[in-house]
Amino acid sequence: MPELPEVETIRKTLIQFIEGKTISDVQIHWPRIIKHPEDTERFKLQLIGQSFQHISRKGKFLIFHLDDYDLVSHLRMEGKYSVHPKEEEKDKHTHILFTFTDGLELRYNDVRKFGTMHLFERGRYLKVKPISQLAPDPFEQEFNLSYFTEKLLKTRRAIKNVLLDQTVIAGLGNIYVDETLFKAKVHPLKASCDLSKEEIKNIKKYAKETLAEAITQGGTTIRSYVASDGEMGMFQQKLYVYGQEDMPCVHCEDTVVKIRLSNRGTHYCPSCQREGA
DNA sequence: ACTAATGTTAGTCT
DNA sequence: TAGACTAACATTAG
Repeated sequence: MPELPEVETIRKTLIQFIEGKTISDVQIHWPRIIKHPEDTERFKLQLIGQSFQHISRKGKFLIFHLDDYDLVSHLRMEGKYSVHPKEEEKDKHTHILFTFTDGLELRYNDVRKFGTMHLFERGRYLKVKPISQLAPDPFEQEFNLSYFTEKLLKTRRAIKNVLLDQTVIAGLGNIYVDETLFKAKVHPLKASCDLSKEEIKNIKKYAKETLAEAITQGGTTIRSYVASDGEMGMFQQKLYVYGQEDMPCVHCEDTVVKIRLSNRGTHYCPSCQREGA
């Protein structure tokens, strides 16, 4: 379930394999993944002959920069990229294949087919959906305290839901939100508008810190995530609450609990993260 | 063999 | 308009 640190790890591994490579063919076995252009034949024709210049990331989106186009890719739950010789047998969940002139192939694999791809003429992706409404991530300059405070204070939704909202803060998913709130000692159900200045500061600080630490560990592997070179992440060993239900809290003698918040598994320590505190 | 749970986002409904 | 809910899917644990 790639969140920002996993996407960043994929970006770094993948660039080594595909930088400079030229696309000679594109195969599309599940067209619904391609959201733009509407005509998938056009998607294919636009890509043939293009070379990969570099890969960037915005929140959880990967952006492949080609000569004349940018390919915006979101992995959602289970999307994966890997590189293979084109004659190598492909697995049944490989849906999109980009063949290179040198005989290698970039493959997009997605068990649940939730991932998306948008191809736009160079530079346009910043001005249109899905990137246009994306908030800055905690590593970007615009993500400063006054911006964040204003966003958090203007809604009474539960803070956990607000932190999952990619138009407020980009990059956090279920795992890193639970970890961030634990470190900031804030209850996941607390109304966003009721947060103190101190709590907002802490959430901001720990969101960045948690993501940064996870990047150095190559991300978190819970069920299926691996980077594009097949390497697992290591951050799961540093999780304090996610997946730790019924385990002792690392800071006190209480037990980590798991509840359901808007249909998402939500983990916290009832003593360290007191409701209404 | 069935059911629930898994997590991300866009779109729909209230 | 804020905010809650659901569909898009496949797999696996219970």
